[in-house]
Amino acid sequence: MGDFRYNGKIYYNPVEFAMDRIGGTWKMPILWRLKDRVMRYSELQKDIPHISQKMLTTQLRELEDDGFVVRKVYPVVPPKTEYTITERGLRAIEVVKTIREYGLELMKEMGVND
Amino acid sequence: MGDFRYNGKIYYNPVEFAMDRIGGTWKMPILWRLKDRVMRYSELQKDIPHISQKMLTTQLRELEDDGFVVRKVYPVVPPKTEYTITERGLRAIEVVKTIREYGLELMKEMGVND
DNA sequence: TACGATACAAACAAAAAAGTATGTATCATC
DNA sequence: GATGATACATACTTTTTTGTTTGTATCGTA
Repeated sequence: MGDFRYNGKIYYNPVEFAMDRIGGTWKMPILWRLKDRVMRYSELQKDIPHISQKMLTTQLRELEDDGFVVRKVYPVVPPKTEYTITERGLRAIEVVKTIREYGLELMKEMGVND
Repeated sequence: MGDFRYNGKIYYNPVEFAMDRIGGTWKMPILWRLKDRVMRYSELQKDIPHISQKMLTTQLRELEDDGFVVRKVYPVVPPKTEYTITERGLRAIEVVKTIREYGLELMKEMGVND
């Protein structure tokens, strides 16, 4: 598996590529919220502790560009936008689940208490 | 699942915790190499393209501190050090495999060719 | 006596990711 | 005419992560 590029950036392996799509501090928390229902921007904001509006917006944009969510804007005032997870997003959720369960397991093993 | 802390850092969820242990650019590539054999520092360096000696050293130290690898120093000159993956490290490999396969799948889907 | 081999440490710099603060648009209501 | 609601954009700053460069120790060999 040699290096390859996508959108100008060089990747060294498929793990890096995957994590560039769904990694970072906020993408998985966002996808997680959308996995079982459509949500508005403001709902996501209320539901995800600590996220700033800028992070929410930029991460949603990237998720949209990569086909993990779909954005639907209603031309009303005040604005209304809905975000829906796609098939691709649901596939990503499987991976998130794996990592999440592993995290819980590790935390237990390492004596981390929440 | 509320916030929690480990080593002074605050985490928002178990995924973040897991990725702080085995994420980043180099930890998975290192673990991957060690999954089926013991390796010396210099072997790892030769085997992992693009990694700098500083990154190799710091990441190995963190993996050691978190119990994913064991370091064995031979008191000879020139120095010789061997790194061995632990049970915990092997468990992490399962997760790496999942992410890796997902990455390959995504790349195919998104038309990325290596 | 200088040089090579190995496995680092430490100081510093650059790049990437995340966070903060302020501003915009539209229409309804007070 | 000012205010509030919603979903952003943009500029800027801070923090985190990654990379570069230089140096150290020891012993055998040229």
